[in-house]
Formats: sequence, C-alpha cells, structure tokens
Amino acid sequence: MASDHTRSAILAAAERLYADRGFGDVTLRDIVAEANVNLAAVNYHFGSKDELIAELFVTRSIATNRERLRELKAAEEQGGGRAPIEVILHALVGPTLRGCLGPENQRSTAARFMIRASIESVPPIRRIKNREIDHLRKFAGAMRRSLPDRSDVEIYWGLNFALAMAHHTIRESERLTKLSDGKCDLDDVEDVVARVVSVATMALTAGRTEAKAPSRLAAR
Amino acid sequence: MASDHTRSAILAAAERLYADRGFGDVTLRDIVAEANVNLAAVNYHFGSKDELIAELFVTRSIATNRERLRELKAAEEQGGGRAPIEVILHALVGPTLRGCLGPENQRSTAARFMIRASIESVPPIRRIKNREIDHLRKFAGAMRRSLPDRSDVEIYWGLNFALAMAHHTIRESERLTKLSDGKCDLDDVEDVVARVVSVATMALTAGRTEAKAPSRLAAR
DNA sequence: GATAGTTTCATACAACTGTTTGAAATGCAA
DNA sequence: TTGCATTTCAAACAGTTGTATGAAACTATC
Repeated sequence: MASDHTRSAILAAAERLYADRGFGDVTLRDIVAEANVNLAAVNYHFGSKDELIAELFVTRSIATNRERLRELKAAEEQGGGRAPIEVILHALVGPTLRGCLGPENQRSTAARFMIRASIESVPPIRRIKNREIDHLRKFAGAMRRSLPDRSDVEIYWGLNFALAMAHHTIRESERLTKLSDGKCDLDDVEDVVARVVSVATMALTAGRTEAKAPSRLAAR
Repeated sequence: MASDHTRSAILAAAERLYADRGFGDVTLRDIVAEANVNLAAVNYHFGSKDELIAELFVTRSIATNRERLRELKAAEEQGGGRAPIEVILHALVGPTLRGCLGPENQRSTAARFMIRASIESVPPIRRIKNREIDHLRKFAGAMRRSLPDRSDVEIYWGLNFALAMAHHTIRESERLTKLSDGKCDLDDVEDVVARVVSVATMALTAGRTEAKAPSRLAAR
C-alpha cells in the first residue's frame, strides 16, 4: 500500500489529459510525463491502460449513480413510496447535467472527463456502460409506480427520451451554442434540467393514444 | 480515371468492415484484404486513411441531408411556404431513423456504417459533423416560419431535443431493447419516427411559459 | 507497336504503441 | 544493520500502424 502517491498522480494526470485532449491522442507516455512518474508505473499500479481508463470512469459513474439514487430514494420516501414523475426525472437527469454543464471555467476536470467519455467511445468505457441497465431499471420501477396507468412501453420510451435529451445536450452543447448564436444558455444548468424534465414529463403523461396505432399519420 | 474498380472495391470493403467491427480495430490491411487489392492502393486512390473514412461519411451524409431537404421543401411548397411543424420534424428525423433502424437483417451496410459513425467518434468524421450547422439552420428557419409566435430559443431547444431523441435512440437501440425486454419495438421504424415527432412537437408547441423564469420549479 | 500515362504491386520504412524485464532504490520490520 | 517486500526506473521488446518507394504491369494513344 505504502504511499499511493504515484497511483493518484497517475489518475489525476490521466483524467486531466483525457478531459482536455480526448482518449484518441493521449498515450501512456503523455500521462506519465504529466504525472512525473515512470512509464512502467501505469502497468504496475493498474495492470493496463484500459484498466486505468476503466477505473477512472467507474469512479465517476458510481458517484453520479449514487447521487441519482439518493435523490430518487429521498423523493419516494417523502411521497410514501410514490414520487411525482417530474421529481423522478429530475433525479435521473439532474446529476449528470449538473456534473457536465455549467460555466466552462468552473467546470471540474471530472465533468470534462465525463463529457469526453460520452463523446468519444472507447472499449473499456463501453463495456462499463453496458452494465448500467440494472441501474436504469430502478428508475423504470419508480416511474411505473408514479404512473401506474401507463404501459411499460410508454415508460421505457419516456426514460429513453429523457436520457436522450440530457446526453445529447451534453454531447452537442458546443454545437447548440453555435447554432443558436448563444441564445440557448447552457450555463444555466437548472434551466436546462427544467427543460428536459418538462419535455420528458409531457412525453410520459400526454394522452398520446395515436402513436400506438396508425404509424404513418405524422407523415401525411 | 480508367476502371475505378479498385477504388469502389475499397470503399465497399471499408464500409462493410467499419460497419461490422467499428473504426477502432479495422486497419488498412484488413480493408485491402477484404477488397482484394494492394495495400498501397488506399493511399494511391484516397491519399490517406482519414480521407477514405471522410469520403465514406460524406457520401452517406449528403444522401441523408438531400433526403431531408427534399421532404422539407416538398412540405413547404405544398403549404405555401409554411409547413406544419410535425411535417418539418418528420423531414428532420425521418430519413436518419429510417436509414439506421429497422430489422437488422435487412439493414443496409450504409445504415450500419452510419450507426457506427454515430457511436464511435473518430477525428475525420467529427470534423465533417461540425460543418452540419448550416444544414440545421435551414430547418430552424422552416420551424420559425411554422411557429412564428415561438421565440428563437424555443425553436433551437426543440430542434436540439428532436435530434437528441432520434440520435440517442439509434445509438442506444440495443440497450433500449434489452432494458425493455423487447417491449420497445425498434424495428417498427415509422412508430419510432412518430414517437419522436410527437414528443418534439409537444416540446415546441406546449404553452410552456414556466421554463423561462423560475428554474428550480421542477425540482420542488 | 512504340510511347506516355496510369495503376498495381511487393516491400520497406519510420514511428509509435502498450507492455515487460530485471536491476536499482526505497521503505519497513526484526 | 540485516533482510524482505514494495516500488521505481531505464531500457528494451514485440507488435502494429499508416505511409512511401520504385519497379513492374497495364492501358490507351499516336
């Protein structure tokens, strides 16, 4: 165990570099240079490059997921096992958006790293993301309890669209800013959260009987 | 000019391999083996690996964008310069979804390639995507004409959310299928399109005066 | 059918990658 | 201090990558 100093220096340097330059063109040599440690240290402490990336991503994911579940649990307890759908959705997308958006200069390295992880897709991260399903199921369950008259299909689509809006907004935040000439203020995180929650709520609660049946209607 | 045979053999092989295995682990040597041409042929005909990828992606993007604009133009002409918002949104997300979803076994190589391009992010493709803004502006314009009482901000957010739902559904189609135990049928493309259009329309038309002002409302 | 231009080919190149090695240094307990 | 385990280090390794080269094989024109 000893010092752990090298280990955390590597983690910090790697997170910083990946956040700034992406996974694509950051090599182990870049990382150890930034961390002022020897090249072999990475393999000694982490086993491999992929395991280093994985550890980085897992740490951050766990933090976000814990935050999500904390909000969810609090809401359900307060509502006697049933939380309003807006609050559930808020717990779902809030932590991620709050972690990844906001004024750039005060955006944490962790946040910038997570944005990278959501833009660039790299094998070790993809593997971990695939295990996120169990976590999402908990939200699906809460949503079902909140909207007992909605079918499972509608619940899952609502969940999918909520995540879609949150993640896409993060991924393409730069483009949206440019496209809208800065009119869409992505630094006002709570406004973004409110927008996503609002639309997702509509998707889940609107009396949309039409989408089930005649598919081609909207095309007309 | 001559035969062009080698050139198109490379393009076809590359698209197939990238679609199947992703950009990450397909090398030029894999491509030329699949195409039955010499290794040097890629650099001779395309200049570099990146230019090959770019050409592949540009070709498919242009096709999609043309399709989008064709639908949009037709709709606006029919409506005397002003199309219903649902139809505009349909023109925006329809071609992409139609190109990338649907029964897997009848999904074209081109479609699978475009899915890859949206999942794995690779430098030459990212560069091209950044130039897509002008194209999106045309849709923003049409949406503004369709909803003259909506502010620009609302238009852009609606556009953003529509693209978000479409792209995320494509990217995470596998996960959504697994999460929903197959209850969400992603092979019924027109149903998916209808869902996206329906939610995006709600986002754009609902009397949502609240999102502008008190940000923290949804959290309660 | 000679010639000029294009295209193909085998091969080599140069650079970079993550990983391993084995010895040196360090820390720590007895 | 001795001895043992952990940690660091420089160096090399093995593999792969995209790209360049220069000769050979074509193709078409005159």
